Amino acid sequence: MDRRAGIALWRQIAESVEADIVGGAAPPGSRLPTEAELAARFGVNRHTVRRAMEELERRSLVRIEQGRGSFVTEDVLDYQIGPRTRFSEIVARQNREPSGQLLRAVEMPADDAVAAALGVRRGRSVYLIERVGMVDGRPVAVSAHYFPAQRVPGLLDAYARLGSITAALREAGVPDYFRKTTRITARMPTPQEARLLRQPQNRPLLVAEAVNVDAKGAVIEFGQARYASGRVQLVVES
Amino acid sequence: MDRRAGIALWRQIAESVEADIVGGAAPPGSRLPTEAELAARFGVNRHTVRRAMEELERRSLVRIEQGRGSFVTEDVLDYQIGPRTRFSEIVARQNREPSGQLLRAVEMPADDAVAAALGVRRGRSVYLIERVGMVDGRPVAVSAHYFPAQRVPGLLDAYARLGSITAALREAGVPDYFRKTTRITARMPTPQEARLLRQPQNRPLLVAEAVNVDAKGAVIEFGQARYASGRVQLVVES
DNA sequence: GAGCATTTGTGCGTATGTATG
DNA sequence: ACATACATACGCACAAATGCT
Repeated sequence: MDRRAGIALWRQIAESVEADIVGGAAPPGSRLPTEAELAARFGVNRHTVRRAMEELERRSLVRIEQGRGSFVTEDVLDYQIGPRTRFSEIVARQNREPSGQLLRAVEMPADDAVAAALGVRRGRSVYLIERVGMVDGRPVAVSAHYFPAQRVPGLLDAYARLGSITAALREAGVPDYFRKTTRITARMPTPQEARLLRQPQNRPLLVAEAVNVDAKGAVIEFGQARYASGRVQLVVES
Repeated sequence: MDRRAGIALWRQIAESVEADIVGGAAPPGSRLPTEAELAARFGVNRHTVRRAMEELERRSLVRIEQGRGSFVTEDVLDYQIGPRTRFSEIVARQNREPSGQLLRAVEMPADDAVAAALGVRRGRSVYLIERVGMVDGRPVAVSAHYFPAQRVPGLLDAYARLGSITAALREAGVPDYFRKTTRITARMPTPQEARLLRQPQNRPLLVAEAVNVDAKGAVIEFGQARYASGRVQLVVES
């Protein structure tokens, strides 16, 4: 550290850590040394290191988690929302590897919210598929998908065989479907959601509720996706 | 409370509180009695009251805040994102009263992120307008708007006089503009943001970054809006 | 900043009612 | 009649967030 360079020490430290990150010495997702370690290495007070880390966090190069440490920011997935929003297509388009893990697939009566979204009466039978969406093996979303059972008979069996909602819908008589509206909110995760997404409980979720319709405009699916906010960015082109 | 009605106590309590809400005795935004008070009034344990309140929160009838109390949910603003996204128009269309409060309007050099979004070189002069957007007198968003100074001369003066970005842009030679892309993320608020939005620090923000272009497709504005997540819902129609 | 009161959040142990086999 | 499982309800203690002095 050069104390007479006319450049504040914290800037020099920030540049040094940034060099480690862009140079690849500190890969995305990895943990950086603790603030105390950095302070010792650079021969400065921990306050000075903190000033540098704050700058890096402001520029989204690192993510600081109280009690855990500082981590190099991972690449964020651009999740484009449009008429033909398909998880696997969106992920594949960015040269990443989509996968999924089924949580449950059941038949159940519709509660108020689901009934309103699907346009059926409360208590009518709906299929629910819950899954975790993953990119390159890392979980990025927990999603619940509701379908009017009457409209897509045998969907659950088809899904169990095919492992894809789009393919299962095709077998159940829905060759294609389109996203009509998406409503986006944010909230804190439940302990279960945090566990499934392997993220700390104090980081928020992006919640996107979508209504999908078939070619004739009939509602075919109501989906609720919860994204780990640091790993996904919803993109709207208009 | 009827302990032999065959209906769980917590359900009876939830129904009672719900009646107060839909009946108007507890208006939107008002604080409900503390859990201890309700437990005493109904002659049950606080856990039982909590079970009832959890149900009401799950149904979005109330919002529970640690250390503060429980509050009747206010109406959420549907904020529609499309090519012509204008704060005041969106609010007015829902029969609500838009207003705003200027935080600062300054000229400054572009940092990396702003320069990249506006498509200018780092360090070029940009105008920054920061404001709080309000609906019916309640803050719902803090937004920062960046403009390439060269492209919209005199914008700050015009904004100071007119109090509207759309009107100020018109005077500065941009008769109309359109939103090209929006990127949506979520994060926790800084203490300052929480204060400006008058929301607790443990509730997340919805962050929408937008690029606006003029009729010829040239980038005219880069906007970053931070919405109080409980008061706004972003809506995408496709 | 420290200290304090208020309020919600969490965990654990226990008891009871209800439905099922 | 009995065993089991599950949801309901209670009691107590402490953690965590907020707001105030």
